[in-house]
Amino acid sequence: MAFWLFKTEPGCFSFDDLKACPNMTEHWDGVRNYQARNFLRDQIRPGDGVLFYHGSIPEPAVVGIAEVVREGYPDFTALNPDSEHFDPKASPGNPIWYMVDVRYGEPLPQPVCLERIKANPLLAHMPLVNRSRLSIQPVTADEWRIILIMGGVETR
DNA sequence: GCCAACGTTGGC
DNA sequence: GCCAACGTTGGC
Repeated sequence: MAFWLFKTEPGCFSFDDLKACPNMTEHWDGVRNYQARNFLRDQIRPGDGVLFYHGSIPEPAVVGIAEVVREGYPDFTALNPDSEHFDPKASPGNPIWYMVDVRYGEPLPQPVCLERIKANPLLAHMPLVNRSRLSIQPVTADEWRIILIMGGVETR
């Protein structure tokens, strides 16, 4: 089991949006970055833990946790000319882009804002700190535990 | 709006 | 394959 951080803009797809559709599938489309794609296609597995991060807002923060429920499969929006995520280079035989499905877990009692993450030396190696552009990021087991503690989650 | 840190493109 | 120029993302 591995851990990840998924970034979203809450105005586009928020943690509450995920909660509102607990059985929703095919909702995490539109990732168009090769490094993130490789994680989605090759490494992210059902059961993996996800830190749900809201960015591009006044106070960016990890707001909750979710769980991967379906491994990477082709992001069909890349094949749809009407989609804003359409990629003319993608084809059924070579989908290029991938997506996974995640299920709502629980909100952090206290969201962990980026400011606090940057202030914690134990989290200095998270890509979030200085590679903020990467939309799907690996998280170590230690980082996962620390952020849950900072967020007020009772850990066993 | 600025800028850091990439990612992509295209000439060679 | 290299690299300059340009584009994008996202925090501030």
